[in-house]
Amino acid sequence: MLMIDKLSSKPVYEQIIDEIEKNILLGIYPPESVLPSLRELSVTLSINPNTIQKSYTELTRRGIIKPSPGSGCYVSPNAKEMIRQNALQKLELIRTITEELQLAGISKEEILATVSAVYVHNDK
Amino acid sequence: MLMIDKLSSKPVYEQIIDEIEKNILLGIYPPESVLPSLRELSVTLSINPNTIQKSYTELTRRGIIKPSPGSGCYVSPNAKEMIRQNALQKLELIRTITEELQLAGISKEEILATVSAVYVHNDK
DNA sequence: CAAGTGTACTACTCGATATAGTGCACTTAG
DNA sequence: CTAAGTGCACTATATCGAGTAGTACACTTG
Repeated sequence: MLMIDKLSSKPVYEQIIDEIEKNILLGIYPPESVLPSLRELSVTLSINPNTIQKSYTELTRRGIIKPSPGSGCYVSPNAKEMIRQNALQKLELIRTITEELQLAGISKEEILATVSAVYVHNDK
Repeated sequence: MLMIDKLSSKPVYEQIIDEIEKNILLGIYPPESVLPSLRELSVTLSINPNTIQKSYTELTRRGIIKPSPGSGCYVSPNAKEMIRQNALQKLELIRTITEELQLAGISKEEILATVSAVYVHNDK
């Protein structure tokens, strides 16, 4: 089940993308399996079909899912690898923020500790 | 001189904040010194006075500058420390992105390397 | 007093987000 | 073959934040 927070500042269509990617990575949506249809998700999430379609279009552009008009949308065989490729672009964001933090006088150790803490926390 | 890119996706008022903080940290705007007036910056940067005011209001909220109606805006004595305090909140953003990267299968080492590279690069 | 300062206020444009509704071509199950 | 379901395209509308534009007021300074 996808968790969507309509009150969040994060656009709904981005939340849907994140949730679907999450389910793919967790194996809930295995490769080659069929995703919920646009209209089905629209009903269960009480979200306009066009918003769902925007999410699916973006997931298609990223090579994570493959739509088959008349049949449904299917998880790409190499979906997990494509998700990883797209995530790597976020490293650029990390780099930008790090530059700002450095300029503001934040030590490298403080940032490294923050990053490490995330992995330590979820490694148990 | 403040560098503003009106074509950037980053809001102009945020760019102004960043540039002023940068100049304060670099000592170009020393503590207790007076900043360019709203109208002066408006003319030199060809930006609406309200946009400049929005930046100054935010800088005031952060305790980085102190406005003196009728006189001008002055750099706070402890401006650098206030900038550092506000920057620390960006660590939370680092943490959020790190969690997403972890979920996408990005190794901790890749992120740590990205962060370290920024500091190495500017240490020369 | 006059000029310059920060501040407050309203009105407008613009793009992104999201909703709403309709229609079309396709695939699939009966 | 038929009907249902599918992805997809299209237009229209509403909302919100960012930014622009202009005016006015109270204050400080020379």
